[in-house]
Amino acid sequence: MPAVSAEEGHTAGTGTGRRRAGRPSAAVLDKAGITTAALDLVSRKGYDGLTMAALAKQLEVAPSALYNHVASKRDVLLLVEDHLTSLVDVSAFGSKSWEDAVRTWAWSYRDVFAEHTPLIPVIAVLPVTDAPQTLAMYETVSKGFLDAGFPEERIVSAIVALESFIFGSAYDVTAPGDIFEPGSMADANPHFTAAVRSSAGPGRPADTAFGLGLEALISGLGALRGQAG
Amino acid sequence: MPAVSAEEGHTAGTGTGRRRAGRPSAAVLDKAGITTAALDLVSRKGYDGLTMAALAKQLEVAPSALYNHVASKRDVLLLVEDHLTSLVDVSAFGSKSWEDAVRTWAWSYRDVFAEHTPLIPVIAVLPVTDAPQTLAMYETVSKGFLDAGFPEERIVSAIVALESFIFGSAYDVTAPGDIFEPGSMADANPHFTAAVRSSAGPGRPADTAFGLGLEALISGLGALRGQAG
DNA sequence: ACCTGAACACCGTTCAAGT
DNA sequence: ACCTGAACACCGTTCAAGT
Repeated sequence: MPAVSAEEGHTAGTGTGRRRAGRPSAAVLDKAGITTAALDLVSRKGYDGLTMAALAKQLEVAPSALYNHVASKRDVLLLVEDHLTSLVDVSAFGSKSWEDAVRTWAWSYRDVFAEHTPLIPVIAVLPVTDAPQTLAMYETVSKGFLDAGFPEERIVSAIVALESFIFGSAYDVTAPGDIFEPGSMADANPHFTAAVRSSAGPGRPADTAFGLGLEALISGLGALRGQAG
Repeated sequence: MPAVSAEEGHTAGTGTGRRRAGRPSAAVLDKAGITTAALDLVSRKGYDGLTMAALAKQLEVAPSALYNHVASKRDVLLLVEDHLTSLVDVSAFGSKSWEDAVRTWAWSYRDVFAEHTPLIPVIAVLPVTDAPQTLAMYETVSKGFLDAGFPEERIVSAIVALESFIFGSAYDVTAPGDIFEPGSMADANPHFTAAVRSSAGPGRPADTAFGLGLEALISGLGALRGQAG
């Protein structure tokens, strides 16, 4: 795979005129360029702005040209997802304690995907075979669990449980601050209303809930270390 | 709000001919009928089949007629979501131990939304004010936590943490069975591959992971009971 | 093999006209 | 107030034609 950046792709037709029909002497598109352009588009316009037409425009090709490199829009989302996974911090596995490594990884993972929640429905059903960076992350995490004394046959379940919590929590970050404000329904729901009113603390509510759940998972799952399956 | 069922709505024009333009003597649509029709459509065709055009057809109206009752398709999804929440089993709060009540509620909640994962992105950002049944569920759960000695100011965070785990886990149920099969990448990722190969157990993998994470959360969060904030 | 350009079968939503 | 019908501004995707 040649290292063609979106920038190069963007300025491939260095001149002014448009490309005429027919196969160009050198391919103007490749997966790496499509990925970079998609990421750039998302950062500027959000996921609503990520359409095949807009992506093609950014790359200065016709929309149909994209289908020589990806089979569908979902394929584009998978390329983006796999790139983002490479940004997740797994460095603490192997250098810190298991608890600290899971903490660092989980917070980083949540932060990355909180900015990209529209990918979550895609990730959840994504076979890892199609996502090499994602697979690499699982490899590092699995080794960290194994080295910490985690029973091998429970590792996948533990990772899935943590990931489920992480993805669900990523949505919370995007929720409006007053999502739990009962408004006119307060009188009919007194216990919940009191709980909401008393729950104000320092920091973002999404961070408080994530920290609470993550520490519970770390201590609960951590208890499995050194046990047989 | 009159109790017009979708059935009645469906057969409102009992005769054969189509309705002519102009306001009908009695309204043929209302929110309850739209909700029932949407649920019926989803159960027959899935969420891909839930379009404003298909919904209108089911109700025997023009698509634009729907906009007299909902502001957007998102509004339709909120109506569906609030109905589904009323199906979640909260009955164990008040009759069983806190642990058993959370277990019953969480499994039921996950099972309901595993069949409706396209709603999850909508739910996560949904202000409770617009969803009375959802608010009623939170009221019951909050009272259960309070009665079990949970500190009031931690209740919302604990519920959010549990919900995040539940929503993330609902996606897992829909994932293909071989989602973690490393395929040709197995050799480059030996620890993860070994973990996947050894993880086969009885029951669905999604259920194993959900059970593992839920028990960790229950014991971790349960430790907060009787403490000050 | 890998582009362009035209076309297809949809979407959600708006709005004037009608009763 | 609440329906119809026509229109608008999009979507993702396919495919023949071109080099």
